[in-house]
Amino acid sequence: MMTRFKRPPGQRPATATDVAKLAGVSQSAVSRTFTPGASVSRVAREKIKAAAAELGYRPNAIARSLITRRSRIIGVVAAYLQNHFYPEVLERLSRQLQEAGYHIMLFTADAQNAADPLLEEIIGYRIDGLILASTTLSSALAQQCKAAGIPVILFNRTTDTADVSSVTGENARGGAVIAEFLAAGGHRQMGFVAGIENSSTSRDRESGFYGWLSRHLYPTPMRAVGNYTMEGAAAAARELLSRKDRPEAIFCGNDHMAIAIAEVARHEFGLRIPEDISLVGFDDVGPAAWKAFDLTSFSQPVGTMVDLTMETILDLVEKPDQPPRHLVAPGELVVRNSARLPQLGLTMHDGRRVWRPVNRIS
Amino acid sequence: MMTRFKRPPGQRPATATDVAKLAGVSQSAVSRTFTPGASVSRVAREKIKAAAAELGYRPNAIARSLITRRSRIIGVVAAYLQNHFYPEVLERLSRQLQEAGYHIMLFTADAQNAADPLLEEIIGYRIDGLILASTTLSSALAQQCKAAGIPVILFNRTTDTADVSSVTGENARGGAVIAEFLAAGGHRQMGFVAGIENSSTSRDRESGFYGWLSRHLYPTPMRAVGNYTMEGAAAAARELLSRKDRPEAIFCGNDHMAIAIAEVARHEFGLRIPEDISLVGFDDVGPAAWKAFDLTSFSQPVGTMVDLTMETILDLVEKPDQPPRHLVAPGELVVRNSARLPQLGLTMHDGRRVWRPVNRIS
DNA sequence: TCACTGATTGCATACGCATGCAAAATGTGA
DNA sequence: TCACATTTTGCATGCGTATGCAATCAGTGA
Repeated sequence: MMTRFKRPPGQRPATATDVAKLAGVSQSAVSRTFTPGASVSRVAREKIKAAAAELGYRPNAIARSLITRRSRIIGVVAAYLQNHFYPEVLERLSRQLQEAGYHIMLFTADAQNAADPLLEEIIGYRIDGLILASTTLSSALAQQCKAAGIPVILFNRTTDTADVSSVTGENARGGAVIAEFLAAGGHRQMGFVAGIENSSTSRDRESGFYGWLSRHLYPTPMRAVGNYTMEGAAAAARELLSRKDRPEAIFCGNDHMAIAIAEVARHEFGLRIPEDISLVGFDDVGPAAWKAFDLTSFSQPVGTMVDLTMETILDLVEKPDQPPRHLVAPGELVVRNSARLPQLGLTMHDGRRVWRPVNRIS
Repeated sequence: MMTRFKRPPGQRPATATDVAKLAGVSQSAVSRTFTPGASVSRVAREKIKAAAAELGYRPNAIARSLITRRSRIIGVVAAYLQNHFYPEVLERLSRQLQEAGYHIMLFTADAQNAADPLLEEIIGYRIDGLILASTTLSSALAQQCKAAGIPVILFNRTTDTADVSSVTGENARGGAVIAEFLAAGGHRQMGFVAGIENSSTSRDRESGFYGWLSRHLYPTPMRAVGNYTMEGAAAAARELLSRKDRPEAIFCGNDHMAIAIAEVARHEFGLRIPEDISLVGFDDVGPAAWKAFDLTSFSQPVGTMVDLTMETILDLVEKPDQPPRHLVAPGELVVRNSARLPQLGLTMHDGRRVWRPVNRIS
């Protein structure tokens, strides 16, 4: 049998027991001192705090969460941080989670890396919740978490089965508004650069776009796939722009690709934007506002999306057995100068020029 | 005294004991099955794996790390993800840490938010190591971690006291090379936009730049502070460019600021780059290569820096009592077209056009 | 002063797993 | 076949903390 010795001077961080010994109290008293709302007398608390300070004691969150069954860790899965949308999301999520007393276990997934097996590990940490902000993860994973009793929320994506909560932008409506905007700008032959083809965002944006165009008897857009990467988008742009009947306007599946497409259009094809070709993006990320691009883009309100996500996930952590929510954060078409302007429908909103369909009663 | 009941059917995740009961073995056997290299017979292992699968069992990493005293979590502190440098770093770090079997606890610090108190919490998780990639954190924190026995490494910054390991780029040399490059391009009156003034990167870049210029009897550069933000840099640019004797060339403390400065120069002052003004950045982040900016920039090799960081931190985790290392990843001046080209010294290297001082024996 | 109430405190235990040790099972050679 | 070496197994314990319970303490009013 092993006997408990006085802790050797060096190495190991002080424990509650060490502090208790030094302060001449029980370990429970120490624990209560560091548990808000627990019952400790003022004098004891002072003594203990002093002893803790002397030993550099910090409660061991690992041990704590073993008992409380709360790790206060939220898993966040992000992918492809090159796309500025995600750093913006990550930064906001991080700040708000920190403010709410949670910590982030970050997990980045890239397209090639099979993400699921690694993610299983993170589940081993008994995280309190999981935010999936990656388009490339299997839906199976979300199910698995649900089965493991871990609250999950999909950020900027959905699954076919609607039983996992999600927060998205107005992908389908955005696509439709963009179609209408380009049409109002006088374009007939459109182009579309898809993102990752089996991602819900890309599919929804595409179907909104195509839907409006086909309902209004516009020619079917020319289509290429950019996979949400710059390289992919550049290739897609080359494909579309080198055609003799190249499109007059291109709806780029997101701003990240729009930038690459603008680069190719300008510097490889010598096209002026918007005189020779109109470009519209999606997300309204920071760089879209740079004068170098001045991108017209349907916004995804990162702030709102993150707020909704936080609210939902924290609620789910408290009360796990809830029906899934499917929240949609409203966006709008932020009009800059990468696409020809329509005559009607431009208004100012929150200091930004936006466009709203005019032929509807609103 | 509380008795151990059969676990209620719902809710709680299965434990090793549950699996053991189902498989008809001891809890230790289950533990060994999930511990690589432990002694379990093939038949037992099979039975246990089957039972585990049936119950959806995953070892509880929290409980495990309580015993092993290894959390397999590395804390990463990043700040200001707007600057593309950090997402690139984060993505690489994340991938490599994942491959090495570690998990990332992410912590983002913004300038205004006092980071230290929150970071203390993350120390409570008994993380195995900490990577500080934020310029705005107190040096005290690094010391504190060292005291707590947590290996720390500073990424892209150093402290005055050299007792904490660090990985940086060639800040001082880069500044000097940029000075020499601009001089070779025929410029005399330079400008400098500083980053965060008390950050080591900004200070080192500045002193390298100023040092070379003063040694070679060039006029003292005009100086403004951009705080490493776009807004700050835009304001700094306005300050410098609206002077009657505005500088012929500006060394922008990093690419992130250089982009903002280019925007202001072009769209607010109608200047052509590099005909009317030369701009040089630092970091060589992705957007620097975009044709819209085509930025000449001294590179910080993210890949190498991350490799060195990984190597160091993992080593430190294994053997904590080591003298601190101060690693410097070599960069080079990647020449594009945002600054006037010198006559001599341009060479190709790894498919990039670079510039090296010519008047030295190399 | 005493009985009684409420606030503090310590004891003992459990959280889920890893691991040293000894017992049991299996394998090996003669 | 048996004695011995080797592997496999279970037992018991501890990691550092939270918490129910009972015991103790301080505080109140008469």
